[in-house]
Amino acid sequence: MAAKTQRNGRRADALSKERIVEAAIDILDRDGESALTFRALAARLSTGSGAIYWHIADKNALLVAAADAVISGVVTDRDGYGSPREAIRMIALSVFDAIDAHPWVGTQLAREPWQPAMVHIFESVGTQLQALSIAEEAQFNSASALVSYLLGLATQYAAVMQLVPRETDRSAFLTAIASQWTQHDPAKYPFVHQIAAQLPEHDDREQFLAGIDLFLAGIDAGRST
Amino acid sequence: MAAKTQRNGRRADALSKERIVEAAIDILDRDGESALTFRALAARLSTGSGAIYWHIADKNALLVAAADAVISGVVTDRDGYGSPREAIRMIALSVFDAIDAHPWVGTQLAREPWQPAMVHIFESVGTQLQALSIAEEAQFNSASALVSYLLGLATQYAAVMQLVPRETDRSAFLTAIASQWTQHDPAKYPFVHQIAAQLPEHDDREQFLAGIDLFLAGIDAGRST
DNA sequence: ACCTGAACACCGTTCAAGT
DNA sequence: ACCTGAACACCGTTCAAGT
Repeated sequence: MAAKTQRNGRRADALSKERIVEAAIDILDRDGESALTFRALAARLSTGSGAIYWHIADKNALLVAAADAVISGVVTDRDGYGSPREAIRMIALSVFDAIDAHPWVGTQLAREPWQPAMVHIFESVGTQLQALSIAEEAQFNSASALVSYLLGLATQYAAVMQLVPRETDRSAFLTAIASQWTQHDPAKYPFVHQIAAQLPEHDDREQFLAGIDLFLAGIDAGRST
Repeated sequence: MAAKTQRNGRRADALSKERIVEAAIDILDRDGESALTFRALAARLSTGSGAIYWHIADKNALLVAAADAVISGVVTDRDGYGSPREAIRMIALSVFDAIDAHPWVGTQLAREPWQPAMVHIFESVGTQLQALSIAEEAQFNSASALVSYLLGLATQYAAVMQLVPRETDRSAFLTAIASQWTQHDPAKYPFVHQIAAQLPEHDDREQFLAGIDLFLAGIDAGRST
């Protein structure tokens, strides 16, 4: 089969960073983090594993690019989407939903806090905080806290998702953890015992939003004093 | 050299889960996560790599045990240490300092949110929240939010620590990131530009505590309404 | 300039064989 | 019961050789 030639003189099926990242995302979504190997990636792209290194530095750079591709598509400009507080809630939910759809993104964001995807989120949240009238130093602290919270919950959620992707498994998994928690000595772990009952039924997305609101309430309280 | 025999009939230098975990912590502290291999561990314990599997299931179980060993020693009972709010700040700082001393713990906590070390932290924080008079469901949400924040910031901090352990390197590293941030288009990244100046000088521990206080203020605000 | 694929230097884990 | 260490089935990455 003759290779198609495009106007730019490259073969239509030539490798490129974009095609590699796209294929990587596909593998990650379909079969999880452990399935992404350079051999699997090369096979899917019908090329040699060494070829990938011509377009991308290493596996870490590939994961950074993949996470950024997902987050960039999701964290967009929020100007004119209501109050800053509404906008922050929407940004946070966007990231949450992105990780719900691509659990490996949660893991990847935690790996390098300074990667483009994180800078994107930080900027997004920060711009909205600027709109609230709080001191500059408080803005840095607030943005950092919000992003940390976002990242922390996303990571936990992603960890569970990676292990038990499907809905029914998830509920069973949480029930198993809850019953494991109640094995502990109730005298030593009273809180864990109390919460175990709520664990299998709780809605992660709702709980995530409750945390964001707690933060926003805290920022508000700081403003009025 | 004859093997010493203890009263329990085991050789004094016999392998045990405790000795393995101890050696693992030592390797992780000294040379970082990538240095912990079963071969290195076996060499340090003067045994075969297969022997370790008699005492511990796999590498994941080893990391879980190592993280729990560190956290258990640090997150202790906080009753009578002042107000619940004071106690929560102290617990959070204890975890922060533990991760400062053992960066790999931050990475490990994020890997499995249901591991013993995390349950420990969750219980610790939760007990203090119970002391505040907030609704049961709000307790779950608040504890989850606090622990998520703790985990998120710890993970980020650990990621930087793993890459640049020493103080001077750290400052240089943050300066490099800040100057990389200012390369971005100021029109697209106004907040990141504003914050870049503060990045190299900011105190992580202080910022961490500021986030905790934001949370506590938010919880307080919810109580009074 | 871009791609191939064998080779290198590792991993975690298993398991027959020893004591 | 506990330990040994070779062997297995992988990795990411490199690099001489091709086009």
